[in-house]
Amino acid sequence: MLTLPSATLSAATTWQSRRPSRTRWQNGATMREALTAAASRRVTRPAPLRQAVYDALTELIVSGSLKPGQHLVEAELAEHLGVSRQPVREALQRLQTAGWVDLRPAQGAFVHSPTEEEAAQLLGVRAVLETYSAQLAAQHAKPEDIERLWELQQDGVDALAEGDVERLVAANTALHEFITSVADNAVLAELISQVGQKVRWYYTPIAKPRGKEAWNEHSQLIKAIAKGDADRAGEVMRKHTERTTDFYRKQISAGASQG
Amino acid sequence: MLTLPSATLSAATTWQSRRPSRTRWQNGATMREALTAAASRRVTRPAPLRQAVYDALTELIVSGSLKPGQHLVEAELAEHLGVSRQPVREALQRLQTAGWVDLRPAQGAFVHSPTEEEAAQLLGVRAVLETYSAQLAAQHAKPEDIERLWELQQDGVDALAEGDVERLVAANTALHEFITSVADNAVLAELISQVGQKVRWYYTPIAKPRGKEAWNEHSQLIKAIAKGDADRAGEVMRKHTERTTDFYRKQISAGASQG
DNA sequence: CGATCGAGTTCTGTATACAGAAGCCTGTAT
DNA sequence: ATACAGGCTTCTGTATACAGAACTCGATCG
Repeated sequence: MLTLPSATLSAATTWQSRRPSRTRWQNGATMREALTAAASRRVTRPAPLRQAVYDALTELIVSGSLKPGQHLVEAELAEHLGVSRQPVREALQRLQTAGWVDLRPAQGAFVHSPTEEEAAQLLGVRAVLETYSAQLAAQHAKPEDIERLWELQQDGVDALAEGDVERLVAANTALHEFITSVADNAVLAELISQVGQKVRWYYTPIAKPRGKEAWNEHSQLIKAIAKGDADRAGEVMRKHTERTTDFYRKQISAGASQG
Repeated sequence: MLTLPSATLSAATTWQSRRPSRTRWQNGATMREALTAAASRRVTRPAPLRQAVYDALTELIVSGSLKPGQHLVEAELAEHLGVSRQPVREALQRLQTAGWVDLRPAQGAFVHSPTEEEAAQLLGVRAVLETYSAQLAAQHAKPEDIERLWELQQDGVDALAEGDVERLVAANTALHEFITSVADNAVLAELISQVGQKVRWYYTPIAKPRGKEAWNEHSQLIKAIAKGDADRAGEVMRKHTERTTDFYRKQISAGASQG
């Protein structure tokens, strides 16, 4: 049985009351208030299985345990994960909408096989989304945001110096994600997250991360954001993502066999 | 019982064999080839209920029959649609990922209530996506595409002259969608579709469509695309969507009561 | 020897059943 | 009269059962 990452329930699992409830706290604020406030943070969440299954399958796909084109048999997944077919099916529905699997009627789920064309399109879309993200970030950034950006930048530079590839990739992701969070646009953040995860899925196995040059570009980007120069921030980010795109494409055309 | 738009199965329902099948058509191309090719387009598709339910619920939400914040009781929906709870649940999963409903654990599905902030963010994201779409369209457009664009433009101008609001909105959508199809980026098209549908859902009930000015801008846009001038096409589209954004915002701040 | 047909198997699609949680209502005490 | 407590009802979450479609494999016929 595989372990379900039930801890990964994510913040999306809001847990609030259906209605304001009859008992009105507005006027008659009695005792038990502090107690209720303390206990309101339930320790044991019901943890919907479908969410855990969704996370588990996404992880299995991204990590490559489930290969593109592979047929996902519901009963098999259910047994491996120790649940019934029902939560598995619900997770598969979401995976389809998110683009991780293809659901063929009466045949079941298959891990999505991205074509090179689709991968190229993903990079293009990511570029415009990231550009917009940088522009918004430049408009909304506060001093403490800039501070944090430089910290993340330093993390990346350190990882680069130490040759720690895994940490380097993590630092890069963290920096871009923080810029997106500074941009303060939830719709944009959601799309970037979707697209970015797919890009990493497709390119991480066949391309190594960029090096010093990329982090110099990050540095310029942060400076532009710090100045509140949205145009320049967007332009720097646009070139940055374009260079990353070229970098990936070159490695692909050069042949993926350079482990 | 509500009618299920089962005809709306969409092209996404690919229907091909799980594996290349043992019978290899590569070498031994025998008879029955033409026959098979003709019969391959099955007339009677199984029509997965979940898809029909998904389409039906989306329609109900977009049309306003199901109001934002409304609690969707599975058993109720199932009975109305004449199916069991299972397909309903699967459809709800997809609706959640697409952002149409919020799923609260142990409480069920609620029609998503977009905030004004979210609506504004949608407009911003749509602007950058449409801009990119216009740029790509300018790069990829063929002569026959330009021809078709002018036809669609004429449709809109005619509808405007006749004061046919419904046809005007349809023409506008058709023009933008065709530009996206010319852009030839499936990933982009998918995102624009998602965002666009949400924008229409939010703004159509409270804002009237733009008039002559918008179609003049369309005309400029088509000219730029015809010349293959990606920069100008993008710039025109960017201003076009920004003006639409302003147009919507003004009507909202002016108060929605201007039937 | 190869293609076709048909029975058996596997898997999906859908329906139904059951357990547990959340909300609602009534009764009771202060 | 108000607040709390308990039982009752409703709904979700999950599991199981069953029908039908698709695939597999072997037998038969050309």
